[in-house]
Amino acid sequence: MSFKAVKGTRDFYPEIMRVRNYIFDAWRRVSLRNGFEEFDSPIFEYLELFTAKSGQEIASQLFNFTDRGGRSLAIRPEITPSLARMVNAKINSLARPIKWFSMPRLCRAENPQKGRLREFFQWNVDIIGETSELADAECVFVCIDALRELGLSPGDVALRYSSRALLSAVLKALNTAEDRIPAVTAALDKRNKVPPEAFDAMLKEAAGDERIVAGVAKFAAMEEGCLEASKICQELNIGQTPEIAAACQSLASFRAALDRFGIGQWCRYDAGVVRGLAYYTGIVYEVFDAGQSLRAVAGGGRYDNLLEVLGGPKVTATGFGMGDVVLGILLEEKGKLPPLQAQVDCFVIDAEESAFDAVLGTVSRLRQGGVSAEYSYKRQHIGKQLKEANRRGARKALIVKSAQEAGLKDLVTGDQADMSMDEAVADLLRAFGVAG
RNA sequence: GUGGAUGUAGCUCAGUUGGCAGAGCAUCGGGUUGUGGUCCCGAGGGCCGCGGGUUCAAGUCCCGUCAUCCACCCCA
Repeated sequence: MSFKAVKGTRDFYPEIMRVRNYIFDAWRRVSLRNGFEEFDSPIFEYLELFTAKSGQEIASQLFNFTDRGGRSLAIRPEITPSLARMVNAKINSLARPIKWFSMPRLCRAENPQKGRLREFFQWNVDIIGETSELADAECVFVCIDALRELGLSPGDVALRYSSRALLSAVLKALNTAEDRIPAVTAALDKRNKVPPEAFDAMLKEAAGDERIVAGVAKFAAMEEGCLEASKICQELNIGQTPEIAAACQSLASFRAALDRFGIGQWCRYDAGVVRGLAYYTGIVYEVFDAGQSLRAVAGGGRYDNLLEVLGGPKVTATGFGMGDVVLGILLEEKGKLPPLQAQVDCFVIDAEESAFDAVLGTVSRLRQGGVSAEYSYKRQHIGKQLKEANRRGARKALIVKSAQEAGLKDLVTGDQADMSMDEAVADLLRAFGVAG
C-alpha cells in the first residue's frame, strides 16, 4: 500500500520549503516595516462564521465537518471572518487604527488548476477602524512594497483598481432594478476576460433595459481622468446624486495618495475590476501579471460592513490578500527567485583519523557560538571530506590537524591558511557567530 | 459538476509493423594513493497507474477504471 498527497495539496520538500520561506520572510519583513502586527486564528471555525458572511452556498466550496459534539465546523477558506471575529471580541480595548497581518494556511474544496490549489497560504494585510482613503492607499503600498521586495517591477505586474461605491451609485442613478445588479456586476467583471462582443452580449442579457446597457457600457469605457461626477452624469445622461459625487471624491483622494506614496506607475484605474460579489463596499483592486496569463496575484479592497454583519459594531475596514501559489509561479517564470541552496558556515574535517578526537569538540564550540557547523560521519580521506563539504554548501572548511593545529580553507576562493585551533575558531566565530 | 490531454526508474523522457524494459540527470559505492567543484569506473533502483480483453507473445492494440495536469463553472 502506498500513499499519495491528497488532490490539490503540496509536499514541501526542503528545496521547495526554501522558496516558501523566502516568500514568507519577505511578507513578514514588509509587514513589520509598514507598521503591521502579526496575528493568527484557529484553522477551523464554526461553519456559520463563513455562511453568515458569504451565504449558504459557500458551504459546498469549503471543507466542513461535524465534530463529536454535533457542531458544524469548517476549515477556514479565508481568514478575514476570523479577523473580524477576533477584533469584534475586543473592539472596545483595541487602539485604532488596528493594523494587523497574517499568513494563514487556507483550504477550499475546489478543483485544482494552474495557480489554484485546495490548500494554500495567503498573506493578509488589513487596517480596521480607519475610514480615510489613506488606509486603502497604504494597504496598496504594502502590497507593492512586497512585490518590489521580491524583485518585481511595474513591467512585471500591475495593480488595477476601481470603486464598488461608484459602480453602485451609477447603477442606482440609472434606475437599475435591485435584482439585476448582481448580474450586471458579474458582466462587468468579465470585461477584461472575454472578447468585446461577448461582453456586450453578457451586459445586454444582464441589464435587459437598453438605456442601462448603454449607460454601463459608457461608464465602463471611461478613463480615470474623466471620473468627475459632473462628467459622468453628463456622459450617461443621468441626474447628479450625492452618492456619485462622494464616490468620485473618494476615488480622487485614493489616487492622490497613491501618487504621493510614489507608486502611481504601478497602479491604474479599470472599471472592469469588481472583485466578484463579495463584501466590498468601496475601493477594490487586483494585481495581475503584465501578460495577464495567470490568475490574480493579489486582491483586496474596503469592506465597511463585515464587522457589523458578524455581530459587531459598525467599524470600517480595508485590506488585501496575496496567495503563495500564483506568486510562486510568477516569480519562477520571471526568474526572480534567487539561488536558494542549503548552506553551512563551516565543515570541520580531520586531517587524519587520529585528529578526529578534536573534531566533535570544535563542532560543539562553533555551534554554541552561533556558527552552523557540520562534519562527516565517516572517517575518510581529506579529499572525500572536502567533497562532502562542497556538496553540503559549506563556505569554510576547518581542517583539524591536531588538538592545537588547524588549517582554515575558504571554499569559495580556495585560499587556505595554517593557524592554531584557537585562532581558527575565533576567526569563524567572528565571521559567522551571533556576536560577530 | 463539465470537457480535453497525459500516465514507463526519484526527475526529464526514449522505446520501431506487438518479440528479453532503456538513456541522461539524481542517489549510493569505488578510483584519480592524504586538499573540494572536473573526470573515470561501478551499483542499486521498474507490477510500464490499475483491472479486464485480443494474441503463441502486450509498455505497444481494444474496453473500463483511477490519478495527474490544463480549461470551463466558481473564485472569498
